[in-house]
Amino acid sequence: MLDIHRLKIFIKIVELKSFKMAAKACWLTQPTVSQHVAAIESFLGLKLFDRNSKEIHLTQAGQLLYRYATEISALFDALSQSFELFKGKKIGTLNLGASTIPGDYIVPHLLGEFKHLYPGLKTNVLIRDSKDVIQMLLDRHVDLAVVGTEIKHNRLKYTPIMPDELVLIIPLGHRWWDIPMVEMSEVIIEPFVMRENGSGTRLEMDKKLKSIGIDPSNLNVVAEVGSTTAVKEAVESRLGISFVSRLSIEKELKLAIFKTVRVRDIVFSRWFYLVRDIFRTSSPLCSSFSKYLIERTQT
Amino acid sequence: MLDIHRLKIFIKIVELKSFKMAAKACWLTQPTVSQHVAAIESFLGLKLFDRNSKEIHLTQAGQLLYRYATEISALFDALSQSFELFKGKKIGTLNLGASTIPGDYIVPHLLGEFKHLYPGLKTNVLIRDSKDVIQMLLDRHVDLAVVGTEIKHNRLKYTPIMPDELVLIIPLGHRWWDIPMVEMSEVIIEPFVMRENGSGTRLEMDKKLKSIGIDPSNLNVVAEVGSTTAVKEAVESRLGISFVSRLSIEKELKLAIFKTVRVRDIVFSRWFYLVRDIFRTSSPLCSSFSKYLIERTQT
DNA sequence: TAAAAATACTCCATAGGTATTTTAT
DNA sequence: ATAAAATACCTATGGAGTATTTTTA
Repeated sequence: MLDIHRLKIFIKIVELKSFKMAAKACWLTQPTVSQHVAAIESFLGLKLFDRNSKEIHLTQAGQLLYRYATEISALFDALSQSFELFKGKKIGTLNLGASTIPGDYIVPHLLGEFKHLYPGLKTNVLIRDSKDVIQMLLDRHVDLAVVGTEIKHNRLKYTPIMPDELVLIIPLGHRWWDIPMVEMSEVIIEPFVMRENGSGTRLEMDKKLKSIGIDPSNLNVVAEVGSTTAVKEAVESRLGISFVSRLSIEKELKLAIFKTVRVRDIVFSRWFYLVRDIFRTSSPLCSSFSKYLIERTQT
Repeated sequence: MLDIHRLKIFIKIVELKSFKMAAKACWLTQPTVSQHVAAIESFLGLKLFDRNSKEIHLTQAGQLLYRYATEISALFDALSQSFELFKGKKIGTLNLGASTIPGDYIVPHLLGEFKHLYPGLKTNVLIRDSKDVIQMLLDRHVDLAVVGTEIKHNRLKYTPIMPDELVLIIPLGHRWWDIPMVEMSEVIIEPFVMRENGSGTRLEMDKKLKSIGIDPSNLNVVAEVGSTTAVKEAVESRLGISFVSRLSIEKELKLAIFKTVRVRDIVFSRWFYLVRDIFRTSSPLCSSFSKYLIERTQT
C-alpha cells in the first residue's frame, strides 16, 4: 500500500539519489528501503527507478509519483504544524454567544484583553436572546456563552463573571429628577417601557419583582420594545421609565440624559455568567479563555 | 501514527456520524475503528470527538483534522487516478530528440498519426545535431531519439524506421539540367555546398564517399552551412550543388526549383533510426510509440 | 434497557532488522 | 574489485479480529 511513511522514504531517495543515503536519512537500513520501493512498485505495477550499482534514475512513473508525493508530504507537514499551533494556542477560533447586554457591553472588552495575550485568536460573537444563546450552545453552534440569566440544564455550567444591577432610569426633566429615592408603589403606576419576552433583562426583572410580591403584569406598561437601545430611546423620548442594566447607560449618565433613582428597600443586582457545556471538549484556546475569565473575576 | 488509512477511516466517521457505520463502510469492525481513533487522539494529544452512546460530535481539533484529512485524501485519490490513466496510456508525455531531417520531415508526421490513437498524449520534440541528440538520450533529457546515423554505444539500440536517400541536387538552369546521369569525377570538380561537421547528413555522405574510395576533402567546397534549409537556399542561389536528403526536397522538385541527377554506379541510400536506451524503463506511452513505429515500418 | 463505544485478549501480517548474494562499473 | 541494491530469512510491533464490559439517553 501507499502510505505517508513510504512516500516520505521515496522522496528522500529521489532527493538524495541513493537508497543507502535515504536509508540513513530515515534511520532505516538499506534493505528496508529497498523493500519499501519494491512495495510501491508492485502496488502501482510500474518501475519507479532505473537502478544499477553506480546510480539510480527516476522513470517517468517515478517522476509522476514524486510530484504527488511532495504535495502530499507538504500537506502532512502543514497538518502537524497546525496542530502544534493549535495546542500552543497560537491559532484557534472562539465562537461566542452572548445576550444583548453582555454582547454589547462586556464581551467586546473581554475579547480585547484576551486577544492581547493570544494574537492568533479569531473570534465570532453571535448576539441573540438569552434563550437562543443557550440553545446555540447546546446545539454546538457556539463554544461558550455569556448571558445574564441562568436557564438550568444538566449539561450547562454557569460561572458568574461580571456583576450588574438593574437600575430605574428617568429622563431629563422627569418630576423625580431631584428625588434620590422612590417607593415601589410609585413605580408601579408610572408609565413604564418594557423589554420583550425572552430578554434576559426582562426575565431577571420579572423574577425580582415576583420575589418581592409584585406581579409584573400590574406595571403600567406603555410600550414593549425589542432592545436595550430601544428602551433607552423610548425613555429619552419621555415615553416612560424603565429598569435597565447599569452597564448600558454609562454614556447617558455622563451626558445627563438619564438619572437613576433608587427604589426603597430594593436592589436589582444580578450577575452575568459564563456558560459552558460540560459534555463538550473545548479547544486549548477556549479553555484558556474560560480560565482567564473566571480568574479575572476572582481578583 | 497518522497514515492515509487512518485518515480515511476518520473521514468516514465524520461523514456517517458513527463509529459503527464507518466500520461497516470500511469493511472493519467497530472496535478496530475505535482503536484507530484512539491512536490518532493519542498521537495528536487531543480529543477528536465528544461521544456518548447516542451520538458523536467533532471537537474543534476534530474539525481542524477533518479539513486536512479531506484534502490529503483527495490528493491520494488524484494520485491513484493519475496512475490509472498513466498505465492506460490516457495521459503521458513523449520527449523526443531528433536530428534535423527526421525532426523536420519525419517525426511531425509520426506524432500526428500516433496522437490520433492516444489523444491525451503530450509531446516535446528537441531538434539538435545527431551527436547532441544521442547525448541527450544518454543524459535522459529525452526518452527516444530519431537520427540518420548510428553512433554505437552499448546502452543504445537502433531500429531502422524510415528509408532515405541522399540525392545530388542542381539548381534550375544548371548545365546538367537535361542530363540524367553524371560521373562521380564530374561531381568532385563541381562547386559544392557542404553541411557543417556534426551533421548526420554530412557524416553519412563522408562515410559513403570513403567507401567508394573518395576523400571528401577533395570536393570543391565553396560553402559550408549549418542546416539543410541553408544548403537548399545556397543551391537555389546557384552557389553550387549538394547532396541532400530526398525527404527534404519534395516541394522544390514539384516547383522545379531543383532537379536530382543520378551519379553513375552510386546510390547514397540510408536509414533513419529509432534509438532507445535499453537500460531505461520506458513509460507505457513511450513503449507504445516505439512498438508503433517499428511495426509501422515492417508493413 | 438498549444501543453504541470502550476494553481485553488473541492472532497474524508486515515493517524492520541481520546476513548474504547479485550486479554493474 | 568495489560499492550499491537485491534477496533470504528472522523477529516483533501493531492492525484486525472476537468476546465482553461500560456508559448514557
